[in-house]
Amino acid sequence: MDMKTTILDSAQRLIQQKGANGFSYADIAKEVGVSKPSLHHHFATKSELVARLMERYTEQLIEYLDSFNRKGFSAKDKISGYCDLYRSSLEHNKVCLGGMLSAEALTLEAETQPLLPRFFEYQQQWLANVLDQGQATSEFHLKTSASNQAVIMIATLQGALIICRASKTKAPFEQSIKGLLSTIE
Amino acid sequence: MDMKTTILDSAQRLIQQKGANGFSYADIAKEVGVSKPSLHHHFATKSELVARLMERYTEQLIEYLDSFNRKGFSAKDKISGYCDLYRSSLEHNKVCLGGMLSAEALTLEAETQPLLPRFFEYQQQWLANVLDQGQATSEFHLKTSASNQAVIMIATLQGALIICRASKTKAPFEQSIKGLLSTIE
DNA sequence: GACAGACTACCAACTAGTAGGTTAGGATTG
DNA sequence: CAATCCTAACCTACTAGTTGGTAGTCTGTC
Repeated sequence: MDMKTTILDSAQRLIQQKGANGFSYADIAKEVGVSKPSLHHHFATKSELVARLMERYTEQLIEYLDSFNRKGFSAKDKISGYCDLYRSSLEHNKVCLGGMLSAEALTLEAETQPLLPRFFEYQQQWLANVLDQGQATSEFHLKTSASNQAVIMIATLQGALIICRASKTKAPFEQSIKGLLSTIE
Repeated sequence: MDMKTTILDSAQRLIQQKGANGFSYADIAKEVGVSKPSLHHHFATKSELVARLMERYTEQLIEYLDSFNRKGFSAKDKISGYCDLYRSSLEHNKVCLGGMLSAEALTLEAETQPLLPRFFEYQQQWLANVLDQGQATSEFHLKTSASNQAVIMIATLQGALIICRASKTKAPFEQSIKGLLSTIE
């Protein structure tokens, strides 16, 4: 695997676990086994690294969600797959990269902040479409607009990851999903 | 106002805006107008300051929520007052202190981490009681257990604050509340 | 005279980032 | 074919500034 990717992977793990202000170039250097200045060779500044990372993360999310559409999943299966995305973070003791960076947004450089809206807007749009699809097939019966329900789902999953971290159990996450599904079915 | 309280207030604002790893004793010193070593006189270490702050925050929350019970609020008014708590954070460009510290939990000292579960557990219990009360008076009609719905509400509000920070609008927050209320009515 | 609360001056460790040099491989030229 | 050049990728050594925290002192008040 090329070094740029290795560095991004390491930084991603560190941010999802400790936050953008909770790690240093020295941490990455130790983890990937190169010197600190070598990191600057690949990513001139820390904020550039974070920005490239957020871009990659968003691209990967879009690719993942779009693959559900291509595979012709049912609305329910799409929602289930969406929840799995968050569940796999939880399993590795991570929160969502987008969520973590948003929480720390007021300390991020000017180049990184503008990358955050797209991450959430894409999810909201995708979810709203899936919920509409589900209503059309009678898989879902919403009590509010698809758009509102989409925001609720994103917010709930983001919040659930954080609460799980506080409580050191995965219960809040699974309870949230169970409750969420029963309110839209 | 006494210095200890002034320091706590300053630290609270800084953490809710920038996170526990996003501010230093120097920042507080500048803000409250005393020297850095003077802060150590009041709170020996940074992690002690954070721990005392989290305790105060939890006590204030409990007092606030209990006051609704004493005032004999309807279930709907209690939920509305609960949402106001988060809304006032949002208005000052802050996220919840408990949420921020939980996101950063893996970097917190051992003395602070154990203070987090209580903060969320109390809210969940209080909300579950309110939701049960609301069902008894037919104010609410839940599609899942009161306990599950309580977790969803906490997670949604926490997540909504974070998403608002990313998107720089308050829309996700108000949409979440609107949707949330329509799913329990 | 004890003590809370403040100060100046300082420290070691860490922060992101720079300077400048070395190596290895692949392309370019005589 | 061989000498050369270029560039990516890495290194050691360093810098200026910041971090949390300490030592020791002064001052006002019970």
